[in-house]
Amino acid sequence: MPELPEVETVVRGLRGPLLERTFLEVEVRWARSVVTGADALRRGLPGRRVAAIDRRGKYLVFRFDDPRTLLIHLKMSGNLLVEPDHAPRDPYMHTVFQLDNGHQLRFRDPRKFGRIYLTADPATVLGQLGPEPLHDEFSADDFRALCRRRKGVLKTLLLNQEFLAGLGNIYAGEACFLAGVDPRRQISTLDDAEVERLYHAIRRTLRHGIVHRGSSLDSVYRGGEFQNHFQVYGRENQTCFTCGTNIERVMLGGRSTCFCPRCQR
DNA sequence: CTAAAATCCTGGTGGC
DNA sequence: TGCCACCAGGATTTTA
Repeated sequence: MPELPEVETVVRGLRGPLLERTFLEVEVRWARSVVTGADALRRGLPGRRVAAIDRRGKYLVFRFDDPRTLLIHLKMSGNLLVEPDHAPRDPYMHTVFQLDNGHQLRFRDPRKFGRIYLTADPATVLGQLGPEPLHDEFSADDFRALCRRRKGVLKTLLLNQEFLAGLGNIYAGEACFLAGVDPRRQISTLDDAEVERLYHAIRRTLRHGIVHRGSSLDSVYRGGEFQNHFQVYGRENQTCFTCGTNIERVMLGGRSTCFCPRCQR
């Protein structure tokens, strides 16, 4: 589930049930998911009251009245649910955070790729991330400057979180379509007009995703409906909604990438 | 240095 | 129906 719009949707959904709540004990059933140590999490989290929940790239950021910060990355299959203590649990809820109101924050993650950090220095985890594409201060000029000092294949670069934070395979592909740019292009070959189209396409695609509460794909994430608006993702051999040409699929940086060979040049 | 491949995991799907 | 290879929203590490 987790690209920027899905993570943003999760964050917004958690604020109501979690703000002002205090964490009690933590049950860790898959220790490797806690990068900063399961024991340290079990010792350090109880008593922390949630003061703010934010997003940075694809990370959820929980702030307390305390220097320590809880970071969660959902990776491929993670989701966060707030449910009553007695609500049935399935086998994929690998970490359960007890709250002070008879509810639990449950980290459900069938593929076990998700990662949890409790650290007083979140910059060690978040510090390498590129700019937030939706920030007001992130301008077209900033994006052009970013592009001009990089090289490589466009789509691969868009997936690099140190370049720009938050895009994943779906939204990177959709943004290339909206910009009318071939994802296989070397970034150095894009002229200024193309870079500007891409800037607006990225922001529009992400905002569009958020408005629709993200994409529901397999059984992992439910709630959003942006999957009904995909122009190219997962549409190999179907016709382009714009021109009727067959959508093609290629592998770029090991990720499958769909595009319209006529609309994207 | 850079790019590709392997790795971490499990579940679902499509082909035979 | 049953088995198996392959693929999947991510990102880091290893290899070439």
